[in-house]
Amino acid sequence: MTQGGRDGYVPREKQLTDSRLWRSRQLGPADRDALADTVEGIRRVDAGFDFVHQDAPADRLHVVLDGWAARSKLTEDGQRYLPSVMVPGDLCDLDALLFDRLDYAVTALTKCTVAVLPRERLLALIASRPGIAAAFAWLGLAENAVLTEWSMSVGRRSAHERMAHLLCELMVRMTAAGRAEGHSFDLPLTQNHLADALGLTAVHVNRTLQALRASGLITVKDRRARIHDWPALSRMGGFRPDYLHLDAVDQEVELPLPAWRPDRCGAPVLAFST
Amino acid sequence: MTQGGRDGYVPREKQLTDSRLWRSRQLGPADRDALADTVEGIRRVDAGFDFVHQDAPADRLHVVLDGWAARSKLTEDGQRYLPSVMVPGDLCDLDALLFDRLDYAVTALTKCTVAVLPRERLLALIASRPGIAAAFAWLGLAENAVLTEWSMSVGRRSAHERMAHLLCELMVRMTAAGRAEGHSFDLPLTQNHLADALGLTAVHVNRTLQALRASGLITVKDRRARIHDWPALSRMGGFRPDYLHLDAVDQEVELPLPAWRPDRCGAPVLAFST
DNA sequence: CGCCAGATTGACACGGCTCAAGCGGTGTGG
DNA sequence: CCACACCGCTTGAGCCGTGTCAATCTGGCG
Repeated sequence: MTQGGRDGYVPREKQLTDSRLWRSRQLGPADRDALADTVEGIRRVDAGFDFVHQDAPADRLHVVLDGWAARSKLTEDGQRYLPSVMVPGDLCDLDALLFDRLDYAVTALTKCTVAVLPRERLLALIASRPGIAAAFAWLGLAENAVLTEWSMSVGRRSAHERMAHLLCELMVRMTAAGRAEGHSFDLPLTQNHLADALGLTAVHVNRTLQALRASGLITVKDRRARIHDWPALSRMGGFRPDYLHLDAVDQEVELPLPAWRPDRCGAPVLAFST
Repeated sequence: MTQGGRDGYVPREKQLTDSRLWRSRQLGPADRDALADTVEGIRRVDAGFDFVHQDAPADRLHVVLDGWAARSKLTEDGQRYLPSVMVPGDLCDLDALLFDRLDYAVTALTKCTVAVLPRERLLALIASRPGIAAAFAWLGLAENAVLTEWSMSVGRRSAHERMAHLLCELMVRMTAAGRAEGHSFDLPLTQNHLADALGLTAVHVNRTLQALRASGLITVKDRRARIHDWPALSRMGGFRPDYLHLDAVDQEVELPLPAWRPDRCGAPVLAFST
């Protein structure tokens, strides 16, 4: 998955406008201008190819402008695992800001358009503009929260719950990215991708999706996910959107989710005492 | 687990000296002085009690000076999960720097001594001292990497592999913290804790440990872990220390691990190509 | 002495994995 | 235009790693 594949390096444009970074509350207009100027170029990558390589020297960050990508790691015995999935607008490899090599690759799950930002210029911006520093810090910490929730899913939830949780998360993130229509969104992941993200088998993903459809919660068909019963789905997945920390996002888009507010999100808050 | 428990608030001292934060390469002497002055107080917490509460307003950070702690979350149906374990010297709740409430609690696994750092003072330091800002940024990204590896463990490795991996990680971190003697270290976690950290059952943890002992890899007895065959253990767990990013730590202590360098760490490096 | 938390063991159930076959769409080369 | 290959999806049968439940054992401590 690493070489081959059209990987055109289009001359510089500025199209960060739809990215999560761009929408950060912490940024002022001047910050946004500065960021836009940082874009070194735009790459187009075919589905299935890595545009960031594991263990290779890293000196630039990547923002998915269009398409889906994922971080990807291999276990010693060759199983693939996707510790995080990037939807359009997401920053792929924040760690490249400080680390010289990454311990994951970033794979294009679909044909992708990717903005490339040179590390040095970003570091300079961070040093000189508190707003930009704050935005990156926020993104980093939010990412930690998402990873934590992800790992709890994998560690403690059943296949059905995990799938429900992931679909809820993607629904909310796609909505926040302005890429959802009502209760449905484009889901270009194959069942293999889902399996690698959830720590399951493709076969089992298939059966799980069928079960969720059979209970009338969702349908996934023709690369499109539709959520028919959000309250039930979020309850099943134990999903509460807090950990996504979307409150740092300028939200022109109204979130059309019926159970958006925590107190309506299903799971009763457990008393946490002896 | 939340109230009760001795929770003494000792008057201010300065004992960050052994913390990972303190050892960060990015800090100069003046930075360290400034950090030491930030300590608001020292708390002593009994084993089993939370010293950081989930969903409560957060306005201070905590460093475990002595003892072990862990972040802890509950699923809707009441299962406990420990997304990360803190050994002496570790920072517990970096997110409190920016987020007003945390989506996890921090539980003392043993009797703990904890330094408390007020968020506002830290933010001021970060704004005025690039070294301190860099140290925190590094810690945040390193945490990111650890969470990622943790979640891959839980998602893709068998119980034996997971256990092996965790023991390797703890061995290295304890060594880096100057708290290991040769190939053994204090491991005050109960089998229940291990289960909650690994996404397993206490019963299964027990059998797994026995199996590892039977193959001569380790012994865990009287709260002490001894690693008898590091190469085999790290190979079994697919452990490579890179993701811990300990290179940012001033390492007076020589790491006594035989297989410290990546190329001797067991797992053959997979050719990462098509 | 009695209590309790943690560790241990056994018997059994079950969720998710493995292996294997078949199906439908789609791109490609003859 | 067909043949073929390939990929993703689907389905079935059987197995195995972990979970569940429950009992017992151990050591520390009031």
